[in-house]
Amino acid sequence: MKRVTSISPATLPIVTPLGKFTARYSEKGLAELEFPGQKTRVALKRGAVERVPAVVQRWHRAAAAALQSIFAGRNPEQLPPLAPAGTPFQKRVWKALRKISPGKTRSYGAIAQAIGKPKAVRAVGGACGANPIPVLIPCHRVLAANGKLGGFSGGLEWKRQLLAREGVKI
DNA sequence: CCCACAAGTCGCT
DNA sequence: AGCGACTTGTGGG
Repeated sequence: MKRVTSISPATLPIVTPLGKFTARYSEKGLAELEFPGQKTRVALKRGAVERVPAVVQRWHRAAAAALQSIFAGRNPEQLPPLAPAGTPFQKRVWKALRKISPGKTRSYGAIAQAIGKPKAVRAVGGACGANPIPVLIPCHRVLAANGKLGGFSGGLEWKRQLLAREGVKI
């Protein structure tokens, strides 16, 4: 997956009970969300949050609230606009993922069928791995057909934890 | 353009 | 449980 590293208007932290996430916003909305403990995080200087555009601050509040909701196992009432960069195929997959509500799971094969490419099962896995906005785009709710976890780019522990918070037993 | 790989799945042993 | 065949999108050479 090739992605252009453009200058984002804002990179902001989201502090949660599970750690400090990092959100990156483009002009169009939330572009990336990083799990706590990633090396690429950017330290913010004091007062930096106040200098980002008002619209981004609004998105950021929505993103933070949405994260909290999901960690509590609930469906977020409101989401910021999601603007992940990806290929057309990946975007189709990500769109399909968003239809899985908290506490539910789907198989990679089911997602492949949902986007009209029933044989592209493996490619769906690839697209999940390339998901720039984990949690909000719930790639953690996709399991292998045999009910096992499959993989997770943020580490399988995260996948387990997220599912547990939604009341899913493996 | 060709090649290797991947967060899969199914069938067979 | 293990193994191979099959498949498709993606990135590197």
